[in-house]
Amino acid sequence: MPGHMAWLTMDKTYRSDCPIARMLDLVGDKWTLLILRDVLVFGCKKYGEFEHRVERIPTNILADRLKRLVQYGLLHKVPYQDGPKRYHYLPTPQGKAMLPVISAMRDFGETYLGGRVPAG
Amino acid sequence: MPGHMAWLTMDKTYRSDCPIARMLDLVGDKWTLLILRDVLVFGCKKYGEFEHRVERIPTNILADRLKRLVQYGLLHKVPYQDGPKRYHYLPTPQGKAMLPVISAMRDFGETYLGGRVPAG
DNA sequence: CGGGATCCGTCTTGATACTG
DNA sequence: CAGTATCAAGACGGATCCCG
Repeated sequence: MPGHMAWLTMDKTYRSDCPIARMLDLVGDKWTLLILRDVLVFGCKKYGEFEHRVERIPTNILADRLKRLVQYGLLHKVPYQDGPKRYHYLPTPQGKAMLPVISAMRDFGETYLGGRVPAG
Repeated sequence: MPGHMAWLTMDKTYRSDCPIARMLDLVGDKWTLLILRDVLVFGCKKYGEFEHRVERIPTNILADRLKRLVQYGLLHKVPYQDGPKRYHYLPTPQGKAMLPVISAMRDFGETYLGGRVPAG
């Protein structure tokens, strides 16, 4: 990827040049990484699949985060049916590149927070 | 650490059993992991050192997050001077265990967000 | 019914002023 | 230097409504 790797774009500007700060400008909230978990770990694709997971994300937040993740280039929104039109939310390569972050979080959480990954 | 590893405690309850969700209940905001970055990557110890970093965290948020990180058991607040009393914020073993999460974020950010870690 | 959009009250953030 | 206080602005959360 000499030089020509596509960078993800934000709607607003980043706080600083630090890659960690930029990460948090993208996914630094309570829900975004959970949606990515659902995509990458549990293979969720449809709106309703995200909506009905154990954490019960509010629908307005879900709609907003899906939109942002598509804007940022972490998810694709691909139609799979007409009338009524329905969409799958699928990870882009950049979205898949989030997996190590999620795995590191899972490792910490399992060791120190007494968590177990919920059944798919 | 067969079984008897101390779990971190929250002030409120967790959303679910998922270790990733629990992680985000602890550090799922724009600033908390940035403070941990300052501690673990740049060796910041004192209030003023956190305050004057490039991202310019608001002081009320800084005070709040330091308090929470101490409550959660990720940082220690150790006195290093009397009259006026001053404190160092130092990582606990659990705090140090966050490093893989931060490293994974840095890797992603450097690859996809055009970030470079700011000078210490 | 699935996939959202809209309202609205509440809680959190962020900027800055202030204090010991 | 290390925080608190204040307060406007924004994010969250939930309920409800809407549309195909």
